[in-house]
Amino acid sequence: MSPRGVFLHNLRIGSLGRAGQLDAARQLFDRMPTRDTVSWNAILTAHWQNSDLEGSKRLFDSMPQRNTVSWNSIIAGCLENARPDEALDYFAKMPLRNVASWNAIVSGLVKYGRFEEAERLFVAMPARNVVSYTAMVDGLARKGEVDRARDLFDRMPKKNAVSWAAMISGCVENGRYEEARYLFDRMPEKNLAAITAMITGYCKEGNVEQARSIFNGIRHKDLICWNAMMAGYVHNGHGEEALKLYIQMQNTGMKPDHATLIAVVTACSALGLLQGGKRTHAFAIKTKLLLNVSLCNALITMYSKCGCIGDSQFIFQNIQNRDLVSWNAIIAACSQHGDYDNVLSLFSEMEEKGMIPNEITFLSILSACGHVAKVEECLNWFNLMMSKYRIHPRAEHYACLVDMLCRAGHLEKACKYIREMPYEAETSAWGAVLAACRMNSHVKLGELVAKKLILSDSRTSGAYVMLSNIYAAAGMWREVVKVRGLMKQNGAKKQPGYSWIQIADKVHLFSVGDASHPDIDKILSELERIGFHMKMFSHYANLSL
DNA sequence: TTAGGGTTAG
Repeated sequence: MSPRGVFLHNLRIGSLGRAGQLDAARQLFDRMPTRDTVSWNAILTAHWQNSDLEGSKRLFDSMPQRNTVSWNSIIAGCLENARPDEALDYFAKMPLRNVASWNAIVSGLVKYGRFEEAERLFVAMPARNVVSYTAMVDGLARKGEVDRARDLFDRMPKKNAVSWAAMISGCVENGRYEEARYLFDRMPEKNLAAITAMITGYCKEGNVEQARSIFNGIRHKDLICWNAMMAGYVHNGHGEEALKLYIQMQNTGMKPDHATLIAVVTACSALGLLQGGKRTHAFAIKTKLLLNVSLCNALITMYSKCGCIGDSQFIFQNIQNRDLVSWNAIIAACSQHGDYDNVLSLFSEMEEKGMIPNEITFLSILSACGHVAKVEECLNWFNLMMSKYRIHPRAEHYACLVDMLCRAGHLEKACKYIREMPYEAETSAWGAVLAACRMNSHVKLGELVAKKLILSDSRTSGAYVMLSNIYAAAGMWREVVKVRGLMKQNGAKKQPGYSWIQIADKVHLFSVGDASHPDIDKILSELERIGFHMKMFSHYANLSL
């Protein structure tokens, strides 16, 4: 085989590998009468690019000759396929390292959150280039040390657009939107990565309009900026906008990836669109995108929120490499469905598998206790979380606890916890007390709490409505009128509550006192039947609202 | 042959 023939074959093997056609690449490689080191490197890379790291390792071991690129490729393969320790192993054994080897290992460690090791190697590097500095800026920012990242960024001997984008996104990730804007305005040549980071920043600030206007200004939109805009809509509660954008994106011929589908599935779960969620699930199976763990996690939540806990469990059972989020998602699903026993068994199962629970795991457990009125258990978990797992309770954990105590009628104890908590009492915690005051006719305490709430936020209607309900429950009608007057005077508006359900592609929307639905008679009689059923099972519905 | 933007859980 001529040197030129070998050269062309090598190129072809590389492009087949990148295109996901490992078998074709392998055939081409096997049929080559003569091969050089580049051919071996190309086929080695093709294997790990198609999730066959073991194949790459076998090739690496049987190679007649290895150069630095071979070592760099096997290291990259380990890092791409979640094997950072094996990457470190190869790195240690390498006879000759170049800047790319060092950069690969530093950025790889950053990717797996191993910041200290990354920094140690960055310091030990014999020579650094723009890539090394940018990787470290990214690492420091991800670690939450934005000031140090910024310091390194300012001291970098040379910057390019990638470095700027990394710094801007670091600011956005840590909520420093003002600084992100400042840098973006001074960035010499704005690339799409930086623009996308700004879109995300504006969305995180809640300013979707500004984000959308930047998005609209992008001439050549790539998949990632579409994804960023869609995710931004979803996080701000504009699921319909996200879905509209999804259709627009497909109309441009852009093919969705797993991140796109995550946004779509999350939008479907927020809107309760089971059919849309199922369609996306089917699409993910067809396109092999279901292999992505995060997408599976989103599907667990979607099915659970749409009432199909069995499907959530099915997805969970079939995930190959479950992460902490998968466990949290399924525990939350069981918690929302009132299945305390399953929550317990899942928790012990995850511990057996060596998965360490985090604050969100405990939030689900605490709220599961609340759903089935297990007061003692709730307090035990709360203490266990602090003592054994060293997790400091957040305001939300307190809210769970307070809510639970209130439902069980332990108002004094609930107030004690509220006073004890090291945070400004969140509206939700006091709201729970207020709701309990109405149930238990504690007018005095209710007044106290409501006044506190109204003082902190006079424009939200919740506290007024609750207080007036407390008065109404106690028959104090004069006070009811007074509170309603005060509410009007302070300009607090009550948001009308809507609920909706999707049946066979049609969404049916309802609001209070709304009788416009064509089947309203049937609906009301079904509601009556369910209400009767609930009473039979002693879920007493309090109708004094 | 190394660096950047989007991704899940309450």
